[in-house]
Amino acid sequence: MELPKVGSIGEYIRDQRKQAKISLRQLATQAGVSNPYLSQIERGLRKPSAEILNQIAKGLRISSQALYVQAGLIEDREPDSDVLAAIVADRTLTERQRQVLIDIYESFRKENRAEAQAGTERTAENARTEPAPQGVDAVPVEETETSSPNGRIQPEPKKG
Amino acid sequence: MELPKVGSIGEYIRDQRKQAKISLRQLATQAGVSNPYLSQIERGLRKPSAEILNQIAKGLRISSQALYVQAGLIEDREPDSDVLAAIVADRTLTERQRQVLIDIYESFRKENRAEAQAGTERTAENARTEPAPQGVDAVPVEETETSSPNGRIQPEPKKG
DNA sequence: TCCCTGTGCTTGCAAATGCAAACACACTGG
DNA sequence: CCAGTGTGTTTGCATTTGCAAGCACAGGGA
Repeated sequence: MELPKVGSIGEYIRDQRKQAKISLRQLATQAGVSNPYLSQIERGLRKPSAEILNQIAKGLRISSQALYVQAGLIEDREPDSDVLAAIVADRTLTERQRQVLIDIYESFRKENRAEAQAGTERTAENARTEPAPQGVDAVPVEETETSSPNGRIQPEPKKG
Repeated sequence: MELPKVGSIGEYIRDQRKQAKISLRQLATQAGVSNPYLSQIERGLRKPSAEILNQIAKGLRISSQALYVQAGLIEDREPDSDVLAAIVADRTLTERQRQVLIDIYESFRKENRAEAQAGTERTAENARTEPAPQGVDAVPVEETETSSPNGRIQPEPKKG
């Protein structure tokens, strides 16, 4: 019934493996999965779990996210973003802080996309050099040095 | 080393669900998974596939990547914060946007450092899993008028 | 020729996912 | 008191993952 996406992930893996010039068995060993299973995955006969996917990514020395995107498991809203990956991976942030950063970043992306749509020849490069169209101004930014946490951005209610 | 992660993802999901103030069944419906299965996932009795994880993330309105990280499926990336590097390198952001993100991120870092100093034995793990009294949806960056009823930051619905 | 090593593929089968149905418990009314 | 509704949990089962063992084919070397 549903196997359209599965095929693409397999092709992608086989592609990457060919590029790395390693055999199916070799990748299977490096990834810690069985050879026949990897074969089935590459041909789209099996839908690997995230764990297996992650191991394959490690074996291929490529980003796990790239595989997840290919598998259609992250296509969420953003195709891919190093900033998001870094934010998500940052263990020094609280969950709420993380979510705030993600929300803001995504809103920026969305806004830039909308900007690019509205303007005719407005590419991202062009927009980048522009000061700021509209909505960006609404965001809290003390253009003077580092804004103090006591200023406007107060993520933790911090009672007591 | 192979099982403690499974528990944490379940706790994380239950945590997020509680914060969203929705019932198990409700989340199960929104995520398109069965209630009993979600129950087992939250208690760490089952290890959900990436597909299910993705659906749960959608149901919770949180980033899929956040869940994958919790499930230990993405920490492949640099664990440390190259957030700043990623922000600086992101060519899709305007200078203003970039500065906003940097300011916010640094304020978070500073706040966390201060908190670690002031707090008792507050480890990073503790702070990370600490449930927010308000809930994630109530993003505390409200100085802009762009926060939607949803709680998500919606940048000015592009007007002509 | 036969044997050996390497490639990928097919075949059962244990173990796990994921769900429908039913259960236990608490709360609300009638 | 029992019926109805809400919560989360347990149980049994179809389906699937993922692997060990084996198959088919190709290329060397003796």
